[in-house]
Amino acid sequence: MYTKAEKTTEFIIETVAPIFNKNGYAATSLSDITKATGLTKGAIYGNFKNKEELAVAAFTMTVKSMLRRITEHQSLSSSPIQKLFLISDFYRNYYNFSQELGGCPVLNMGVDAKHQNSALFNYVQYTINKIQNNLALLIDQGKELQEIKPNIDSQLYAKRLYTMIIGAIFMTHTMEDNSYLLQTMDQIDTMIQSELNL
Amino acid sequence: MYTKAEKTTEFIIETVAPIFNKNGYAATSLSDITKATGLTKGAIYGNFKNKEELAVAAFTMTVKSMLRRITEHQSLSSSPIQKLFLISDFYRNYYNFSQELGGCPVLNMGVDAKHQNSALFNYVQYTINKIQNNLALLIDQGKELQEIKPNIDSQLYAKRLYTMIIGAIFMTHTMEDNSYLLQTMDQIDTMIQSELNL
DNA sequence: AACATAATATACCAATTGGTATATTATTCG
DNA sequence: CGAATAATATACCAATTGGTATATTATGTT
Repeated sequence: MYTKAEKTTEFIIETVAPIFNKNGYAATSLSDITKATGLTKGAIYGNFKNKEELAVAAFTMTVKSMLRRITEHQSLSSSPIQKLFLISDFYRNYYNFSQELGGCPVLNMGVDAKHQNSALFNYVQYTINKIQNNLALLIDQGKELQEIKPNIDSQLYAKRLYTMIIGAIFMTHTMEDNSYLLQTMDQIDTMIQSELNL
Repeated sequence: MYTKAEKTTEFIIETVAPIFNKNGYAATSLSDITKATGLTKGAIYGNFKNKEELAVAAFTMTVKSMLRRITEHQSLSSSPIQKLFLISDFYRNYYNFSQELGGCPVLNMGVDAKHQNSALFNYVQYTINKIQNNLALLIDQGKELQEIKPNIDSQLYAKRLYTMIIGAIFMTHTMEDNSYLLQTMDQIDTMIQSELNL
């Protein structure tokens, strides 16, 4: 079982995460936090050292829950190239999913933390590398299983794919138009089919 | 000639624009503004109604100077398809250029203003539409001059191109790695060559 | 049930926030 | 040059900021 405090800590993080994600670090005040949680500053500062530590915890949680969902979705197939298609499939539903999180954490914190908070910004970079390495790994595994053309540069191709994905995420959220994500995923599927597929 | 006040107004906008662009609306305080300009609040509020009006003026200026540079660069050729190549060429140097502006205004304000300031956010959407329409127009003109395949959906293709461009801008700024922009522009050139070019 | 401790609330802090009314200084033009 | 006005500085405002010390309440253990 969890102690009272552990549950409170979790509750604070989950309540506050979409607020930080939406508004950014600086624009989220402690009164926003106390108002949303219904707790007082005493409770917040009893569970977190300061605002920054809470923001990092909230962002970490959001990213983890996002990565978990991608990983889950990939596990629907064991074939590397099919996993790539499942990733594009995942992002087809990303507008709805990320709205629940308060937006895409990678995009929002990448822009917001750049000149505000180096701890958060470093974690964004780390997360992007993780996502890209996962993509590159799938391509390499596809090559080994002779599903994917052997001459493909997996790191370069992974960068290319994630660049398109994050561009589509920005456009869909900013233009409030899901078609950017859908069309980009169509484009990515075509690329996988014609450029990667053996 | 310009009056003293007009020059001061311009001076404030130009000094403050990269600060708003870097930090976002909420994280830029009036003391940041007075410190950077060396002026007092009296001078600032003599030239602008409030912080929001100044932020909008600053963002507008930054966007206009960016759009002017793209337009200038396009004028190096009169051929629509060559203008498309010149656009990708422009974005090859965009990391340096946008760093002078304090980052890409479309990207930064698109993320920052979304939940903070609807005036700014609407202007971001308007700007993106403008850029996209320009791209679509070039494609249409290319079709008329029989430089570009007639069956291309110009609006869809313009969306596709700008999605990739803004994705590359985000990645280059966030990963602090210019290769994202360079590789995406290579990819775009290849697309123009193989998918658009007649 | 009583006690020790953990968790939360209260009340406060100095500093800063955006903004304004008024005083002072520059500028422009007759 | 001098007066009218435009532009900037000063001094202030209430509200809010992140944070803390202490008081109070809840929880778990014997």
